[in-house]
Amino acid sequence: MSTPPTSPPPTQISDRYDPSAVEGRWYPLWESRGYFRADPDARGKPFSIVIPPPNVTGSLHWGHALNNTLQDVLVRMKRMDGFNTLWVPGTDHASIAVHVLLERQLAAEGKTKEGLGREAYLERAWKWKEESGGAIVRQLKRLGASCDWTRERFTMDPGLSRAVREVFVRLWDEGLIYRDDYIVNWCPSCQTVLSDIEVEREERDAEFVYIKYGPVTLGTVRPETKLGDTGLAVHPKDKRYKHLVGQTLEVPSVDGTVSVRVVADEAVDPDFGTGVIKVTPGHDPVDFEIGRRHNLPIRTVIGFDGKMTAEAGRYAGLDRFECRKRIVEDMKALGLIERIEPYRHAVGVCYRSKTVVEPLVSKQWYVNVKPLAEAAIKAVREGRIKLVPRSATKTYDHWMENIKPWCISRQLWWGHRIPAWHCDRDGSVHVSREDPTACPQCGGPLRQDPDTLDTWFSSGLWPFSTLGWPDDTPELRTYYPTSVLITAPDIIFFWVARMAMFGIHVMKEVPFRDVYLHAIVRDAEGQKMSKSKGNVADPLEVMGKFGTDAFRFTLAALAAQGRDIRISEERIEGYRNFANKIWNASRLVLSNLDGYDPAAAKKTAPALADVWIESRLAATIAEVRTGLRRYKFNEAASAVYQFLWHEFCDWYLEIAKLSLYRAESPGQRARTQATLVSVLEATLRLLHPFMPFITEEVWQRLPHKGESIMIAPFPKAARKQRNADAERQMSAVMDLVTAVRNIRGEMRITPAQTLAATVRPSADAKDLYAAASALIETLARVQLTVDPRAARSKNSALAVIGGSELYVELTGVDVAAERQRIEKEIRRTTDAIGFSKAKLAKPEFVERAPGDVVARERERLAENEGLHAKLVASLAWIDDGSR
RNA sequence: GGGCGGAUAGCUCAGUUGGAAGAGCGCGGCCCUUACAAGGCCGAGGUCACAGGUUCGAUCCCUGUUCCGCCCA
Repeated sequence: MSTPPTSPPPTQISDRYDPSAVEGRWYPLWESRGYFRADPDARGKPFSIVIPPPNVTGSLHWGHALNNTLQDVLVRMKRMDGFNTLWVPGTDHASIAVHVLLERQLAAEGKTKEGLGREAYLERAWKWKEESGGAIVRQLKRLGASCDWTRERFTMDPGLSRAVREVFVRLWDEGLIYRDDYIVNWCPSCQTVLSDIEVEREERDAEFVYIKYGPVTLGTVRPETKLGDTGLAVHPKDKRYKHLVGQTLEVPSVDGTVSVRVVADEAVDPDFGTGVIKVTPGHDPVDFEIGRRHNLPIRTVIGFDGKMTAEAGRYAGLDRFECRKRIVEDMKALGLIERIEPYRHAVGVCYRSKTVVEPLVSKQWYVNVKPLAEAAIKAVREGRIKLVPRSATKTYDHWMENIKPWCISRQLWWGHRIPAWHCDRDGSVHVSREDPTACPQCGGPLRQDPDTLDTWFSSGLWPFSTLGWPDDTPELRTYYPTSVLITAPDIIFFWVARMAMFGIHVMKEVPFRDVYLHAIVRDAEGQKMSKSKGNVADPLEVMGKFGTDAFRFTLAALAAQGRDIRISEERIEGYRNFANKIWNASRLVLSNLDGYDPAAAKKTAPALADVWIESRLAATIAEVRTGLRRYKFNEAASAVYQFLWHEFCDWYLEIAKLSLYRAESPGQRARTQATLVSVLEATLRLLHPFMPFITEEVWQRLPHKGESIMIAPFPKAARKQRNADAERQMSAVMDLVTAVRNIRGEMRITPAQTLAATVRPSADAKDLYAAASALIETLARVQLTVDPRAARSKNSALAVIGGSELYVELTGVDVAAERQRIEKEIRRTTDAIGFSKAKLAKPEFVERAPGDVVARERERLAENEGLHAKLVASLAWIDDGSR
């Protein structure tokens, strides 16, 4: 076993927290001690997460950073809370991204994929993956992600590949996978088919060309496809063109005539353009459907290379966009163009290469996802899967309800090869788990289908393929279904929906109970982070600059549901300061632990402040737990921030100094030390999931039980530690202190000067103020007299706290300033009294509002009236004194 | 065209059984008080986009309008 890093004695600890000196040390230790490792046979309720596998080509961007921070927060919290916790990491094979990467490499070497051949190409791809792939994994470690690296998976691992093949074969046997000749989205740059959702819409400027088309005029943005026209379509109810329907027209064109049949189809919008559209079934999805309905022939004039085919006659070989220009010029020359209008429209582009997608007809493999989608909709409706935030459910439902067959074949080499074999002798197709050697029907030679599967097909199996499926493994039995999936909303269709469908269909059980969809990270101007915009600060650099803990805390603190995150360095800097605050608070505690003896402390009754801070801690623990349970990471983070900085540091530490430096008894000092340690230690555990490094570093130096904070118990909110009386009393004390400070501030009195002050307490506050007088004296820098019969002296400023009056003695009161202060307060109370009176004067309010609300209003009124009376009297008293 | 989300302090944003509006940063004032100037204390600053409705009571629920995002066709 490794030894913990040696810690310098507290007095030598730097007064600035230096993350770089701390962060490198702990992760290797945690990992080597096996804290991240899951054991399916271990005790505890299972809690499992599978990582959204980043592309093997990827490097850490802000989305990953947020995504994995949130996962780690939950995983660390659950692990500490006694759950049998598993977080499975891994990467996916990203077939298009790797393809693009290798193409670039090969091009630089003057080679081609075809020249290399499939086998050599794949060898090269694997070599790349082994040597350079998965850089992101190291970056996740830097982030502190407590994944079980012994279970790291890759979508093309043998086991996961077996899962892919098993599912493919099953779906084929069930008739849910089939081949079809259909119009598909072809990316001429990636040289592959894409599924519908892999096509993005991009606004582009174009020309809307009005072409004289025999007896009609029609508009198009794609004149080059005119060469592939086989029909004209009008709306069935459009009287303008009724006489043409059914006719076949010979339309003069740039290259002889084109023969088109006129059909009537509901798909035509009679109000758009001239109300006539040309039908090019080979190059447009809508036209393809129209063509199918009316039996129009298909003419393919653009090829897979994006160039015009032989069918395009004298345009053959031209690039499709070049051809567009040429055709327009030629048409102009022939007088076939009526007019040209500028036009802005959304064009489909490949989501990886951003190349304009070409609709083409080809034979591809499809999954009939309709029945799977129905089951997936039902799972959400019945609450077996819960989407957070709930609003995502509508998006999910809408997409699932309108789902279309999923094209799963890709013409790329890097990926899972489709387990189908073609017999060229009898034309049969065979899909099987094992590679066949000969055609089962005719014994002829077989040729494996050249295509690979959509990467998302294998990612869709991730929640169970990573756990060992199709084998029946202990991991699967313990950790499936996974507890929660944390991911970005932009892959809800690509990934979440597919996992839901596959999980339910294959496993007969949902893949995850909850799906938390987190924000998109934007820059300070609200722009989406993107490399092309150049607005991407490298998260790793930011981490280095401010520290990983501050970086993580920022992301968690900003992770409110249903809204995007705008990240800015100022914000991270603020949480860097928080880390520094923790560091220095800890230094204070650590440097005052000489003679620490928790046993001795038990013999001394806790003081008010001790009870108070324990009570506040318990409340904070409850808030953090509730926040995390409801995926309100921002609420959990700000609760602990608020407590640690503004209650523990601002108040308790200042109070603690009193008994540390000037203890009236050794017991008091021991008591304070014990509270300091127990509260700080518990707070560190509470904070650990958010800030793993600094919490471990400090915790190791504090008295503690156990070998690491990451396997120490997550704090429980003990109800018996809540103490409403103590909280109320401390509030009264704090209000008094604040009142003195306020007077000091408004009267411009330096903090260095100790003032004399007298409190005339209300009956119920008398004992409290007397008991807390030492504390008040220190915090407010006053010499305090508590006297129920005190009279206000001439040279004093007044504050009213509850029913008590405070007189702060000043040397020569600035009457004008004091008047101003009092008048400001009087205005405030007058408004408040008016508000309450108006409310209580309405009979409906008193009759219909709940009793406690009315009672509270009455209390408020009475309180303000009391305050008002005292202030008015005070004003009169000042006037009297100054007369 | 359809769907979803947003509009709250100067900026970025929180704010659910509807009951006197919160944070961080920024701003103003005073402080190097032996944990921390990456700090402490005090303070100023809001017609909760607009118009209606429901309600004793609306930042919150409903309807409409305007302006911003995002997704889908």
